[in-house]
Amino acid sequence: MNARRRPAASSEGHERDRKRTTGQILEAVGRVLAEHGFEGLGVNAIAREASVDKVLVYRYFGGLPGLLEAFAAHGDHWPSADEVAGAASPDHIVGPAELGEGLVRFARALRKRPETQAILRWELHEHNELVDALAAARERMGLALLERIDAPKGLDVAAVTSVLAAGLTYLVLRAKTADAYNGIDLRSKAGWERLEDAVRAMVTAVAATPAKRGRKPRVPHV
Amino acid sequence: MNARRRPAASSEGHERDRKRTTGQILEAVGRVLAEHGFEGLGVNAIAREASVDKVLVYRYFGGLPGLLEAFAAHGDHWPSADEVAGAASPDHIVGPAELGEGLVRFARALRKRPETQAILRWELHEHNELVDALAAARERMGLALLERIDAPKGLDVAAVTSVLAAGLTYLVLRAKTADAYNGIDLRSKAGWERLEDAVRAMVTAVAATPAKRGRKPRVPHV
DNA sequence: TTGACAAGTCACCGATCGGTGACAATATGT
DNA sequence: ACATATTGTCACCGATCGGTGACTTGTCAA
Repeated sequence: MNARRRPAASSEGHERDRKRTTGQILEAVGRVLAEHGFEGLGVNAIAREASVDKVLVYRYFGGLPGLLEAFAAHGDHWPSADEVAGAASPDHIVGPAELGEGLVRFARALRKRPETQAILRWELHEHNELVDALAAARERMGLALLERIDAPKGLDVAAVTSVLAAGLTYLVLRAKTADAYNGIDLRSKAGWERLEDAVRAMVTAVAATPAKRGRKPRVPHV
Repeated sequence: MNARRRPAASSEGHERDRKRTTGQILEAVGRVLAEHGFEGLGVNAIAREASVDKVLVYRYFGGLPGLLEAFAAHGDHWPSADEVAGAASPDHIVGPAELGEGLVRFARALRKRPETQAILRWELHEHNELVDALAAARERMGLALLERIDAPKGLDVAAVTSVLAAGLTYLVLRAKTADAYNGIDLRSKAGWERLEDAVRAMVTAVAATPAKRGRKPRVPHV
């Protein structure tokens, strides 16, 4: 047991300002998430990124779960309803064309949010309260948007929208680690325009085609 | 520096059989991957799962990368071309109906392969030689299947197929950690039948609809 | 002025990770 | 029978992780 002093150095930028420090920590969470994903999301890494001692994370947020809870409650982690709805007024019932554009806007918004992408990847791996809360909020928003869609009867709009939104989500996530998918360039504007056109084509085609009602799968289940 | 003996115990099941041991290790990789994902994929965990000393991993495979390479070369980690092509003969050019059924078969095959799902999740996070090799093999197979599709001209089959396959992939991966997506039950047979019907409907509709050629996006890029 | 409390710094703990060197026990060829 | 290489076991290393206790210093009210 020997020396243990020298906290020192108030000459450097480290002022004592709790608000500022907590803000730095919260921002650091987003940065670590975007750069290293959830696997790198530890107290040490966050504190290092925030240029702050890790003990402050425990003092101010009570630990990593509390910090992430605050992070979730704090930020803008999902394309807003307005962002995907576009110019359509909140009460307007939209048709197939607007649905296609909404999906396109959704994909574009998602492509701009690396933090949100990290959260989505996280959701594919783990099952904890934080991730579930974020997913539940999203689920509610998706359902609210779905109700505004004017569906040709006999068409399962929820299923169609889900497959397309899921596809766009997957391709956005995949673009980080892959150049192409099925020969489509995920890094170029041209590649994304092909995908967007495909989505538009499918939405308008399926809305225009008289629904052949057949609920039974054509291939027997195993 | 003191005692260090007692390797002992040849009375237990531990026979000295290299083939058997390497086989145990390779199987353990798949089990760890399926149960704990790639994050839990370490030498310690694999050796523990295989009931084998970890030093054997270094001796027989030269370390974790070598082991994973052997694992990739060894197993059946992807739905085979025949499995997604179904009854269609290898040289047969398929139309829209068979394309829809192929996608459905693809989703069903993927749902049965937790190891493959773990690899796909892994691909969304990391970028290393092993994962790239697996992805490249898949990409080649996907392109080969794509070439067998008879496309109405003006329709971007690759883009349509990509969005749908990506959507099914995402929903399969999501089913592990979520109960529902946009209100669709990802754990029930009924939910998946809805999704399969949606895919079939989109494929047939988009193939039947006269293609309106418009390559420019309807919403200006930002 | 002074004393209490919050803000910030540092050292250390136990657990686990990937990786290695030293050892014992068996099988095999001569 | 004996030497040798292979199979398997164990102890240990350094690094990093989450987490905590002990410390100093600034701030502000009494």
